[in-house]
Amino acid sequence: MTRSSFADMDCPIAQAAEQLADKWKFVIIRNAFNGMRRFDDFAEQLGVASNVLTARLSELVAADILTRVPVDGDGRAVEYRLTAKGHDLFPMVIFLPQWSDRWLKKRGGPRFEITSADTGELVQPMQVTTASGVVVTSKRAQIREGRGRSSVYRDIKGPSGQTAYGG
Amino acid sequence: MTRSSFADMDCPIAQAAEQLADKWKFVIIRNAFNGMRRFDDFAEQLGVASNVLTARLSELVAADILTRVPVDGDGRAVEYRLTAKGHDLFPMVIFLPQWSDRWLKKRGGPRFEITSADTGELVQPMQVTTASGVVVTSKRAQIREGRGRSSVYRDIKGPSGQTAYGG
DNA sequence: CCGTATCCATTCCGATACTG
DNA sequence: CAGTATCGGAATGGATACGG
Repeated sequence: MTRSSFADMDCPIAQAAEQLADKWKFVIIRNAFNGMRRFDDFAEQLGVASNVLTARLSELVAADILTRVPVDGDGRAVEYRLTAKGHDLFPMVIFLPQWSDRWLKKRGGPRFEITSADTGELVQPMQVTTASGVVVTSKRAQIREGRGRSSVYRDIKGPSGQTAYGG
Repeated sequence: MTRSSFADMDCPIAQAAEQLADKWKFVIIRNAFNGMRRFDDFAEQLGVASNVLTARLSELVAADILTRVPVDGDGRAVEYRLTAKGHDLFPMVIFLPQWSDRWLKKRGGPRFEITSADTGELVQPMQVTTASGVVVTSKRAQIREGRGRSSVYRDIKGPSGQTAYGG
């Protein structure tokens, strides 16, 4: 049977998808990380229709990724700021450009670099590691559910139909 | 002016959004990492209509995230496998459940853990670090474009309208 | 097993106009 | 400045039936 909503999918990726999987949200969040806060700035720089922007901002506020705060001294002005939950998307905001740069770039070298404002050091390409610094690849990762059932990411040699966490 | 396509947005996140920002793609990719390869398995386990699944798989193949390989010995059977580009999404597949678990879970403790199949160690929460291991936060990251212009992620105290890379 | 074809309802999106 | 109201066309989604 086919489903219309992800609400009954007990899967953390499906839940995240519900809140994030939209073209406009990606770039709104990106600009929010860049310090953008105002409706008109988003509208102009993204090139999005005002009604669509209203809808997306509302959804992000409803998801508690952005928060809507009136600006002191101007009864009309409003700012959209990242919440703690929104700020916690930072690794993804770093990862996506890295992935794009590796796989989508048309020509030339890397177009940008990201550094620590404190030390000036380059940030590392995002990778999955353990506490001891071992890099875990997608073929050698193992996921264990709360219930104790366990399975391994095994795209290359695993059986089809294998699932790690329910969905 | 409003835009209809992201094609002219010279922004790596916008490019990634074009290829990834879709609900179904998130869960298809998740299941692909779990070793799922067959059309019917995706259709049944995700609960997606076959025409929609066809469309999404085709887009992922067109984006070179999945590859479509005929199965030996069965003229009809086909497998969808992650490409190298697809495998490179692994950090995101790890990050999203971590983020969901932190912010979206309804109750109880973490529902699952991810470990290295080699050492058994837990994987770390995804975070942005430098080579020397310094953790970079969203408020102390600095991005420099190829052209040399530079700006800082500064959600809390920055001016509105600030942009790091064009969009 | 892996899709296509078709249909229909719903949603979405951009454009435009207007407002406190 | 930050939206709301409305509209029409396009795209999407689900259901269903069918085919090699």
